[in-house]
Amino acid sequence: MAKRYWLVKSDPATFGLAELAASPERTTRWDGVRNYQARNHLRDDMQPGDGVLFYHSQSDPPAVVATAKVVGAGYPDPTQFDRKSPGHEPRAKPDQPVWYAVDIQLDEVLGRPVTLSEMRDEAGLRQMVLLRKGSRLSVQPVSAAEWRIVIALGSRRPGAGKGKVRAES
DNA sequence: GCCAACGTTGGC
DNA sequence: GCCAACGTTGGC
Repeated sequence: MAKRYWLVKSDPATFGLAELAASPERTTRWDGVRNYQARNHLRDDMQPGDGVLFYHSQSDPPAVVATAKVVGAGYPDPTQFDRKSPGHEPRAKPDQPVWYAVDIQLDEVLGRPVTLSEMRDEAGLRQMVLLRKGSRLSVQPVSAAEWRIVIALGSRRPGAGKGKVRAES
């Protein structure tokens, strides 16, 4: 299957880029997701090697701050079986899990954060799930074209111009 | 099956 | 802190 791209939201007050970077092997289990649409992506769609935009929500400013990669297929989220976890799921049985997780590994910290408002200004990102009104999906697909644009914006030096990425002399 | 009420997300 | 939008729950 072709490589796919994703965006995951994280609240840096809980677990952000700093925590991801400090994780063993810069890898963490992306668990605690309790939304069926996001669950389906975790369980059915995300594959090792897929690219992940790591987004800080509820932050000032909200922004994509890094890339990561999926390092394994989805598997049952163990926190659903833990009675003491806020993610505990009474309906789940070990052989009938409800929620899923994937492991992701930090790839590269962007040269600079790509902010939400900046993405809104980019014509090529107009269809991005993140930018849709009322979008709350915490694990969402990103097209290859959207990925390229965000990466290009994030690798540019600050103040290198507005609008389209262009060659410099 | 409908829909009001509720809890949560997340930008501002 | 506010509030719009969303997803889920539960009464009927």
